Amino acid sequence: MEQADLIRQHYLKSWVKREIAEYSKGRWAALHCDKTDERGRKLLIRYFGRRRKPLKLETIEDVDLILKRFEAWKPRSFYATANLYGRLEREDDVASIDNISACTPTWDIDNRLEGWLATVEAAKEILKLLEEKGVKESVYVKFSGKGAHVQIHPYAVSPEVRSKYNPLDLAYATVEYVRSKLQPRFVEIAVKFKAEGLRVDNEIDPQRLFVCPLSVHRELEMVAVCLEPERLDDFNPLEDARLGGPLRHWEGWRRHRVGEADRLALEAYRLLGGYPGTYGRPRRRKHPPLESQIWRFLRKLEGGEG
DNA sequence: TGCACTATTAGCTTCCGGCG
DNA sequence: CGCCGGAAGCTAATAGTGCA
Repeated sequence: MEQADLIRQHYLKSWVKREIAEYSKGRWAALHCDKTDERGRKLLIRYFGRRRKPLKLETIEDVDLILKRFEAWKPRSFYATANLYGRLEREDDVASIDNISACTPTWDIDNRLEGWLATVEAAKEILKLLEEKGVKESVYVKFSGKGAHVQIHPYAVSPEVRSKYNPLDLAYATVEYVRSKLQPRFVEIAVKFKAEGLRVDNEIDPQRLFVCPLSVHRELEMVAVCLEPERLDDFNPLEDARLGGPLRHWEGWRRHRVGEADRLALEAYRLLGGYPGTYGRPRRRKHPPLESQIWRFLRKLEGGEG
């Protein structure tokens, strides 16, 4: 069957649309299309219409609407932000980190598809450390279509903690903390499996997108499926996640225990601090450079005395 | 001391590659 | 598409200099 047809068939399934919509709920969504711009890059739609409303997908009907609206551009992949937002109506709502109500700590394991065993090994290391830190029921692994994402449910950090600290900062620190602790292990794994492409990145930033469960991969003929942490060994990408083939997808990505990640998030935040960028934060107060401040001060002194 | 010119610099803007 | 981050280029403010 033609590839475009396979994609269209895939998104006809209502359970596929349901997973995409439920995952995207509260997040800023995006649609990657096969149509390319004049520079040969695939179109990524993040806003809707002239008013540039952030793309939002909350129901199966929303997914249908978007697919229809952008039909001509050949929709291919669905993404959603790591962040959940308080309000998501206008462009402003995604411009400030103050509007972030929760965030999904995500370890992005980059690797070639053929290196899946190494990807699994890296994911297991992360899961093991998370479990040692008390985070077990709110974690899942998502096969991205190539590598994998280990994600903690955004509500595993309690509302109390989320209201006290910015959720993006907490998520950033959480990912960085675990990642840096395990970095030597990742290198060992890369060597052991001869997976030179293996990398575990902290990509948490104010607008970071990750692929939605059951989305088609942006290049490969693969589907992003969620995996139960205990069953990583049972999964074989080429058998279980091929576009058009039978899909093994774990719907347990929703499960979580509120507050389970509080301790880890706070420990990480205390140790490392939050997201280092300035985007979305109030701009630093403008002041003259130190040098000229001193000169001004000296001149004032001289003027006053002489 | 006042003025015109030059040098310096922080902070913009613009471009690019990489990415989801 | 829109973003990040880095590099390069630009700009406006102002420190510094020479001269009358």
